[in-house]
Amino acid sequence: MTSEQPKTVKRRNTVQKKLVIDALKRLNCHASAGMILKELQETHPEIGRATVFRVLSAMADDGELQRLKFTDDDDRFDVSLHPHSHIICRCCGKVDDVCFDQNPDLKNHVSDSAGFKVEEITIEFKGLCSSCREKADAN
Amino acid sequence: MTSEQPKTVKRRNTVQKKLVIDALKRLNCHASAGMILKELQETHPEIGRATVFRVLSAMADDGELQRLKFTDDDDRFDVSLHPHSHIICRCCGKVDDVCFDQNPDLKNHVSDSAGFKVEEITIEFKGLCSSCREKADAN
DNA sequence: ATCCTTATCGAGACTGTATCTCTTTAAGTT
DNA sequence: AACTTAAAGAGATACAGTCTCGATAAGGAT
Repeated sequence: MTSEQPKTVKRRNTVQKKLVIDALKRLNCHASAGMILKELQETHPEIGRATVFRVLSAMADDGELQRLKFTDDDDRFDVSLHPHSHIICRCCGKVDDVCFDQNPDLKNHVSDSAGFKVEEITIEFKGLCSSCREKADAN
Repeated sequence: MTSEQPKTVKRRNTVQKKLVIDALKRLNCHASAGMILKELQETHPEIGRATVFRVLSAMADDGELQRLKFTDDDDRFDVSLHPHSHIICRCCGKVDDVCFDQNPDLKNHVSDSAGFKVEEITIEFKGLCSSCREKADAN
């Protein structure tokens, strides 16, 4: 939630930045900053908490990563820039891509009582992932 | 995000509970716990922060209030129990009801790559309220 | 290769929302 | 009025995320 401006300063390719991106890809996928921090601290305990958050935020601001927001969970990051919806497991928090027939002109089907100008529509899916479903069925 | 069970203990009608609900209605509407706390502290500085959060959460758990979640803002509370979508102003945070033609069987139009069981679909609208729009146009 | 500028780092303080603990208070029944 | 216990109030705690600031290093210039 910082500036929306495209890079005005030139970014440097630091060791830490590479570590963060590699971890994000390795965790496959949609990891949160906290998940990446935890993962990295096992192999690189010297990496700083602020660094992980900073790298991810900067890259999202620069349009090199997609920041995913959820109502009940931390922000996640996606190496895919293609806009698509996501589903999150209410049990383990795993996030997966979702394809569905989006109503193409949803904005035009919206009306409210106070004259809002609709700018953004976000659809959040919540459910149970296959492995959590199996665990639930086993009980 | 506590228990989902319907009241197992009998609730008491306390002075504080009434104050919180009155404030929620007076603020008309969709206030957050923080907004209600701030409002109440002006007239009843003795009210505790935990009390406001507790009353709202308990009533939401009991199904007497609706808890609204947003990706970028605090939880809001709605005295209306009828399920409906909401739009939030990206500028001032005002929340308003929204009516739109919801795809009735959206769940059946969803597919994902990892076998999630879809349980819940939330649509969040974001935009600019009429008063913030006027302010923006004035500049 | 060395120097220089400055973006980035690491450590830890700080925010803000929300929850929890523990003691005290008071709602509602007997 | 007495009693039981839900709920209140104060303050500690949790936790994601941000900010500050001195130290470090990326990468272009010499």
